Amino acid sequence: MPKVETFNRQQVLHNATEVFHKKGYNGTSMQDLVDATSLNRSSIYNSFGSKLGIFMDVLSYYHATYKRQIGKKVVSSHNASDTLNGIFDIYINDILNDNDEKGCLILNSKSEMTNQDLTIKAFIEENQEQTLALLEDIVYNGQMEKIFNKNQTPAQYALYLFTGIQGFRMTGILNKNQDDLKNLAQTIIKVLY
Amino acid sequence: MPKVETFNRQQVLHNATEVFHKKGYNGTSMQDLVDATSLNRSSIYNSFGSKLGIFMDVLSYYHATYKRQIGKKVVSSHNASDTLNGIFDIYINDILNDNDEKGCLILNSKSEMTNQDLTIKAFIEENQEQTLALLEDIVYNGQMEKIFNKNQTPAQYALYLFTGIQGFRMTGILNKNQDDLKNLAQTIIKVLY
DNA sequence: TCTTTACTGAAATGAACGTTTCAAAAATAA
DNA sequence: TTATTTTTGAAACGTTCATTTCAGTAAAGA
Repeated sequence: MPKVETFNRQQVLHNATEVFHKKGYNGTSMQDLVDATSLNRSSIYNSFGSKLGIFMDVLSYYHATYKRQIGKKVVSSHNASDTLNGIFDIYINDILNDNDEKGCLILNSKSEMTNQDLTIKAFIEENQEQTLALLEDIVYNGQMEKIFNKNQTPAQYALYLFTGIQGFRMTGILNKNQDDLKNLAQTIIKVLY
Repeated sequence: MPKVETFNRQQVLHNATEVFHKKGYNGTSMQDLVDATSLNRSSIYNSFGSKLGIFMDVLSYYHATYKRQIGKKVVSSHNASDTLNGIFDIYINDILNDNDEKGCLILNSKSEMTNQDLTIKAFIEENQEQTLALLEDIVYNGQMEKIFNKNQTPAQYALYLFTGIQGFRMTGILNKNQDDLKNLAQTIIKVLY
């Protein structure tokens, strides 16, 4: 029987994510990935097929870590308002710990690659739809709980929150002031009350 | 006396802007620029020094066209609320006419290049400060006119609006529904009333 | 006309790009 | 131990990268 994959796939993806996140898709070379993963060039091609292949896996890996974090907040929070605040807390935390102004990998990929590669575009669209669905759900619950107003439909508020989060991430690239960010999050959420 | 520069610099910058906007900085090659500008490779180096050099000129060119548009709105509007709506109208118009999902060149550069090149980062920071100052001024006027509330300082609301605009631009990459966008703009502005 | 300077064109620079190849090493199950 | 299959390592693939070079052409003031 064959020799089995020896490297730690999660660890490799973690390291690859770091490079892509820091340098972007076009800015990252195969050599960068070889260096970051300590994997052989051939092993990368054997296991991921191509640069685009490993990048797609990296996007999924990155997305999954967020989905996990947000999922926890959703189940642990007492109401829709709590949930929203919890989600912004996650982003604030990430912004404050982003020491080299990388921003959000998915947003970066959206602006760099949406119009360059259909596979990446499809991922971004899918990610967007999932996020909007989640936000819509939260808003709907908040409106049922009479915590949020009904000036806009859940779908409309979801798009607003989605927009707010994207802007929040972009602002956070160059503004790491915690008070500013907390206040900003509150101002964004305020429309819903 | 010397022969003088013959090509139309504005036209060249316009064409170069289009390529950089479409492909990003790392995705654009010197050959792309030669093709787009119809300039000789040597002429580009003679006139702009380097790829980074022409890119910086492109950023300034792109920024200037926005500054001109926004300046017009500012002087032609009757009050702060009008001004804000006018600014969002500019972005809505650009989003609807962005047929190949390019997004905003400056935002794209922010996410792609802020952590890769100090010259570009400096430009982005300067641009950000100018925009915040403009927004702060508009908010201040709106508060003086009693159109906007004083729940937040002009600087705080400026950061909020700046964030909203960035999110707006990012959302507009994949969502070109005019009604959605108009409603979104109104929702963003609403906090100030 | 002559000198000065800049644009043009094409070729060449060396380095880096993503990807492929292949023989050797390693690991499992029979 | 042996057969099977994959991971390695290193070199090489052809292409493209940003940039330079340089001889030739063009334009304007002296």
